[in-house]
Amino acid sequence: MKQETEEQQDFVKEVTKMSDDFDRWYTDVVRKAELADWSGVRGMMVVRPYGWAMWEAITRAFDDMIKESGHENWAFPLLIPREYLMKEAEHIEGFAPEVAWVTRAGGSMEELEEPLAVRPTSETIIGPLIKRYIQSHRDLPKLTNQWNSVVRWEMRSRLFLRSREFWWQEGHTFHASAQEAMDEAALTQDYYRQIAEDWLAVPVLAGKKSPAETFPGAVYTLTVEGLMRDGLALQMGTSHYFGQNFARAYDISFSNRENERELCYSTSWGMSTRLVGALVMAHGDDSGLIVPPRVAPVQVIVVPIFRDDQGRSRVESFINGWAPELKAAGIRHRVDWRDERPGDKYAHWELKGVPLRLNVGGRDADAGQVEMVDRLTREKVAVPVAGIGKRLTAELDGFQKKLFARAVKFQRDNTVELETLDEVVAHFRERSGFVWAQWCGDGEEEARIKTDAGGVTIRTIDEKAKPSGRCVVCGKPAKFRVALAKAY
RNA sequence: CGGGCGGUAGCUUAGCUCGGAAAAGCGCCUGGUUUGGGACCAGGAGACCGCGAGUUCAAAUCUCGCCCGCCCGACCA
Repeated sequence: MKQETEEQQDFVKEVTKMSDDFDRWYTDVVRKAELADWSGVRGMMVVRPYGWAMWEAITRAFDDMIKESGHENWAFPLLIPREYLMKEAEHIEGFAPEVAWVTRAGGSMEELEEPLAVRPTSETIIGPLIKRYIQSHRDLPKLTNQWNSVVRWEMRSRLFLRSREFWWQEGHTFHASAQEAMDEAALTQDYYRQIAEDWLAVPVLAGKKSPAETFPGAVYTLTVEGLMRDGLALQMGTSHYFGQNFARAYDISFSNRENERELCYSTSWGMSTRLVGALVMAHGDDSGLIVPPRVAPVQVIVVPIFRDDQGRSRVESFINGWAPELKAAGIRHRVDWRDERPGDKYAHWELKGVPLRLNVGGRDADAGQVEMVDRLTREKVAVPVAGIGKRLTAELDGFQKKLFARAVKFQRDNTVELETLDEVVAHFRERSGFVWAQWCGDGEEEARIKTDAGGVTIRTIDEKAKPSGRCVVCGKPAKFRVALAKAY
């Protein structure tokens, strides 16, 4: 590992080494790989095309999933009247500290009679609006989603991970029965698992949040939790089951088959641009990004190598001979004709994490092949151009699998099972990662873990496990098996 | 939001203590030689020194206020 690190530093010089300072490494990579920047307005970021393209790949995948199961995209207002926001007591109590308010408007900046909240999430505006469209059980379920940005007045910011504005989707659904709403929460949780594992190649723990970590106003919250290369956990998507809490607050009701008035059961669920940060932190190395092929803006970069105009046109016509095959195979590729030396281009695209690079020079043209270099291993292999579209499709698929397998191994290597609080505290003094432990379910014991182990929280409850052991803190019979970690 | 540190060219920084013509490396532009892992030569452009006030004959430098960023903490369910 150490040796590998030292070899790699010969390749990309722009970024702080991960082992030296993970946080600085992260910021360097995000900025040097042109994913995002700060804007000059505190906590507000500029997402640049290379970063946004990854988010777009995620949004396309997720949008397809939810459309497939009958969800529809809506657009609801950015600004929420105070009166609406205040209705669900727990919800507003939870969000109050991070709400930004519009209190003045117009050329003379006149004070508004009723302040408007900039949405931190849209339950409180969708509730009172959606009820218009729900009268009968025949109008249910109402499966809505919106793609937008929200504002939360965070005190401490990090690019992608915690900014005052971020982009996300928020799904809000309304159902005629509790079971159906609970199924919806479970379904979307599994969508998030798929996005994390199948698209971003980040294995996750899927489970339920503890009461203390549950979304304000929810009956329960489901989560998927990934592990970053610094050993900290990151929430990569959440689904909330509200029961009738919001329906009660906003009087969202319908006539059932017996012509009785009944309150809806509702859910909400979201994932955000934070996932771009997750991808950086889950896969990157000392040379920069490693982007999973399925979300990579550029999957294959072609670097032509030549000496003079003659050599250039020879290589160019060689590339033109097979590049259409890549296009036909649906491979996102680019030929780097910039007037730079090949070495610069290698470093440039490695920093940007492009999965596969094809070095193509006169020798390759003669041999009817290209030199393929893998971003993960830097292995070079000769690939014949005959059937190159099919071959690269398979290589990209293999790359995606290798990346996932590597992340699975990392997660496994950084997960342990412990039995006592002393062990947990000692463990987190030395290292990080996930710790499975048993818990009695008491909030006091949970708080004890957090203080004693320095910010360690219950990331998720394993709902399938039936614990037979004792609580890691108090020694009473355990009710839950939980995953502990420090988290972003 | 508290405590500490910082902001000088696109990037990284020197200069600030002790006020007196704004510097360097990288990057960028032009021309040439080069090109299979980060080339070299020559020339050139680029900075209201974060913003605003104050002190002074004179402010990147001293003082005050504000903005932005980094680290630590609180908070973030």
